[in-house]
Amino acid sequence: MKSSLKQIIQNTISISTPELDFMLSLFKPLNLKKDDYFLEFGKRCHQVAFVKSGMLRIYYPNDKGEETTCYFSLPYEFVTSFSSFSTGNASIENIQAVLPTELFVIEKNDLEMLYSKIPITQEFGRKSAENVTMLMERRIALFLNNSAEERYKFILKHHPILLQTVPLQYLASYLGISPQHLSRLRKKK
Amino acid sequence: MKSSLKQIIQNTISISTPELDFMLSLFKPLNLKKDDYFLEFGKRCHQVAFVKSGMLRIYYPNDKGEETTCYFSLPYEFVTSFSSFSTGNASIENIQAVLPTELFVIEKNDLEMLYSKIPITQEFGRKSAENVTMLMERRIALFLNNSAEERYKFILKHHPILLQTVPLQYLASYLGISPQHLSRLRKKK
DNA sequence: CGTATTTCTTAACAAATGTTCAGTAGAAAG
DNA sequence: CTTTCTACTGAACATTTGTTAAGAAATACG
Repeated sequence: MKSSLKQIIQNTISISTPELDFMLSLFKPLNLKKDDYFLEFGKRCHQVAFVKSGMLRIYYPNDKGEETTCYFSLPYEFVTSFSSFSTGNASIENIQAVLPTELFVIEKNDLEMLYSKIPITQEFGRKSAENVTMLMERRIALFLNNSAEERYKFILKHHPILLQTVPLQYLASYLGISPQHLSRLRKKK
Repeated sequence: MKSSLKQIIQNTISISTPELDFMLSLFKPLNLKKDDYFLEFGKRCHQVAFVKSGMLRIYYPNDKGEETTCYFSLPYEFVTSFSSFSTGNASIENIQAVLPTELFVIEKNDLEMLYSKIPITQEFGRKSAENVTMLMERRIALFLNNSAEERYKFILKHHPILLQTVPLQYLASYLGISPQHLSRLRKKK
């Protein structure tokens, strides 16, 4: 049931079976229906979620009153509001299920307890954060080196699942272009 | 001498004085002249640097044969090639001093030794990575919500030091626009 | 100091993308 | 089933940005 999470932990750090079981026991299942929120703007984020299945969308209102889609969280990724989770401030972003989504959720308290009780798990936290950093580096590179059309084609090639499941307007804001232009690009090929 | 680094560590984690001193002793000073490399494309990155003063530029050749400037590292930030450092693969990026730059450098070996000997330092590694993640989130948001001109004005307002010290062509690639267009924007106001 | 080389600027034009608005299709609500 | 609303499409036009090419300015180098 938590085998996907278990495997990822085992692939990342060396940890004894009882310690691993204890770690896993701190993650509670949470099932979201389509459009349910994992986190709402203005609330404090005190959880980290592991996506077992489905998809989450991280977005926030921007200066112009539109929604900016920052990221889509796919299965086997961790998701939280980094800024809210680490600072304790109110979240400036929403995290919402795009599809029916199964999560395993750990509370901040439990995570900190875990870190102090089993120090090796800090390594897992650190490596996970480093992983996210690498993903973001790639996303930045996509903007630095590619036009809107090239970014669209990249998604088409590498994450076609997004095009199939995500409303076009969300995808446009994820690509940093207008919905009309995305519609135009989509028709073109 | 290492007071800036010392302070940042103390502000981030609770660590005893002897442990802190030990941690600090692992960082070796390294002074780079303008245009010296901290890391060259194709070499393995087995160090993390703390920028005491000066500025580093992280860049790589892109598909089109140009240079893409991924990031400028300012004083009091940590810098490494995340992908190379964590995977052990050859680096796909260059890290070069834009100005005379003073670094404190720690070797991967020493860092891993530190992590295992003083587990609390893992927390420092994790929080530092989370910090970088937040910086990157903001950089992505800048691309999602702002035109080239708005991005330029943002830098003008928040990091004017870059405009004063960095060659225009590097800045253009950092903003994801052509040097000609940056020149045009700069004249405009 | 003069020359070569690189970087920056400028302008004209081309291409990409945004904006506005109208229409259509499909989903949700009654 | 009909109505309403929302999301998507399409086209015309405006604006932004890229490209090309030439010249000016700055820098490196003998």
